[in-house]
Amino acid sequence: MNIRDLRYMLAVAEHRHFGRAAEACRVSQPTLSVQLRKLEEALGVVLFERSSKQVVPTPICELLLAHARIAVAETEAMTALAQASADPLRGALRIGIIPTLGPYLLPLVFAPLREALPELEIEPWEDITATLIERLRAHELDAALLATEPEGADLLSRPLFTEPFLAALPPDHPLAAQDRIRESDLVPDVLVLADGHCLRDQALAACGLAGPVGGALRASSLATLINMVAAGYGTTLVPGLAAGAAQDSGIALRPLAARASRTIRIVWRAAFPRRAAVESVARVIAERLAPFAAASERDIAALDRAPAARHVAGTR
Amino acid sequence: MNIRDLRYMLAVAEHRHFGRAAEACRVSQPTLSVQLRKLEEALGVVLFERSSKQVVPTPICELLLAHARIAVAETEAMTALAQASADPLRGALRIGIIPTLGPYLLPLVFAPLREALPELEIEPWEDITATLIERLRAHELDAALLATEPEGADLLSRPLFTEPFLAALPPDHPLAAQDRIRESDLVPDVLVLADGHCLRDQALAACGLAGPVGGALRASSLATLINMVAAGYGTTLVPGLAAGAAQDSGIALRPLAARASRTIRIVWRAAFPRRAAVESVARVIAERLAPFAAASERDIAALDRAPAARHVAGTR
DNA sequence: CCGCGACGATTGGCAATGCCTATCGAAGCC
DNA sequence: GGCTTCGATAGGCATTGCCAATCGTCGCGG
Repeated sequence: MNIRDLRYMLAVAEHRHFGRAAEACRVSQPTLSVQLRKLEEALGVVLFERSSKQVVPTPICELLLAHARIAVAETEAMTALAQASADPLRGALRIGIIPTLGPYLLPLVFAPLREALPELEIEPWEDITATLIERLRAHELDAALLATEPEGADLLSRPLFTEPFLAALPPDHPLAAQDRIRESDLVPDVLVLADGHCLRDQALAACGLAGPVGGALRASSLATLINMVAAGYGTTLVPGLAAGAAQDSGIALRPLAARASRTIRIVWRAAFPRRAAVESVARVIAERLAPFAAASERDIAALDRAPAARHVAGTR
Repeated sequence: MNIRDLRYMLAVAEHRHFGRAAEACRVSQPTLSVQLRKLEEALGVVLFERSSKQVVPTPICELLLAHARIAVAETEAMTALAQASADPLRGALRIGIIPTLGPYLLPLVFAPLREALPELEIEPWEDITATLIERLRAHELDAALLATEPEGADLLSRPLFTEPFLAALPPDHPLAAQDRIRESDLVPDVLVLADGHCLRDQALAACGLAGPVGGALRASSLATLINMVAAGYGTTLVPGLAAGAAQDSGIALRPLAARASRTIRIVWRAAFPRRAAVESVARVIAERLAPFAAASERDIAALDRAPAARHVAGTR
């Protein structure tokens, strides 16, 4: 059974006239005649009593019409719904983001995203890398912003920007007197995040530490970590975008000798159909972060006096 | 859009596997693949995210599925409804019947009709000929039992049986002494029904009266007429089937010299699709009335001692 | 009585659709 | 590296859907 035939049936019932019904359906009268006969044969029921005077729906037809109307209305609702959401740059896009990035990146990119993609409703979801990838694969997220490259052919990614790590020191720390810090100097009292945070692994790697470190502290967030450093419990590495927040806590920030950094990537399922949406988001973020990347290259030595993040945040 | 495609869509959503969905739909997997792609193109929306691992409906697909389910269910309801009522010998059949026939015929044929056509729900409607024909043409009746042949090519009819008219006399009427009454003898004090009853016209014609008769009485029903005769107000003609009721009123019935009679016909619209139902009803009535017709031919002279209607009513 | 207009049914031809089998291509698994 | 699984693709064929033209019937008006 074809929805088209139901439309024909409804038209004939409404107009009680094959010719006018055909016109309303934008087909020729014979077409409608034939199709209606086929429908009658398919249903095994005479739908209309034709005489030279009039075309009258049979009682059973009246019953069927009610169902036909609903069926047609539902399919029309489907096309309307589909049409309204055909634009991939429209509708919800669930984006995962790691906790050491979200609080510092989102304030920067939310407004530009809204401006560039007004129909796209971005729903951020903050969690650690492993969980985000899991949710991505489970179709609970559409994309994720990570600092690592994902494994597996089912996920694709592209880099968005690179942010340097900075040494974060209590202002009265002996190393705070240096303009540039050697990563290995941080080892004795470096504080790191809890397991699962990619920043933890990357910070340890930057310092040349492979296994677990001595300190018992496992901070659950970068904000906690920064406050611990400010309180003089040790040193740590913070990503460039968090520099502003770190400085507000009264911490000394210094560039690193080896210029350790992390690259933020956007990740999505290879089969995700709204790739256009992901790529648009990626482009907006990359463009928004471009001045910061340039600045961090140029002014990295002067970062503690004019932090890049601050500088960028002031740019409009 | 084809309902079949919606079924494919529902199957894939349910099985999350093209092969199994195709199997469930009794088509090959490529067919389902192609049709689904076409549906996606028609809607302008990706319905399923395919990867080597899994087939997952997109969010918009989930919305569409709800509508698709309703549409499919409605069309299924249509086929079920049609199938249930495909049998023309099933369902309601609205039959008009003239008032001078209904009360006497229906008791005879109701049981046989119910036995022969158990699925047919006969809805009798009693009214005068003109009104019945009007309602028939307006599709408010499906058939009618009349004593006249209808005019117009849009109506068809077939005769069911013929019933003789009998002279109805008060027992003490002078004519009651005769075995057989000449119609013209009834003229002086014949009573007739009100305008619109075909029996009125036929009784007048039988007596050789063309225009209006002298008596002011215009009985509104045959029962009234019979009671008037029983009360000695005059004579009349009654149709054979009413003979039993007439005799119960203590009236003398006599056959007529010219054997005036009326032929009961069943009438229906030429375009009426359930002709089979009408013809079945016609056959059952004709068969049920056959013994009466035979009896009236044979025993018409003895009718006042063993009334044909009584005789028939006792036959089983 | 005949021609005419209205209207649904029928016909014949053509393009589009729907389905099949066979095959491909990518991914995962011994 | 071969094997399996699974969705996509290709080619061929029957069916379907549509149209223009025509038919058949009915009712109307001259």
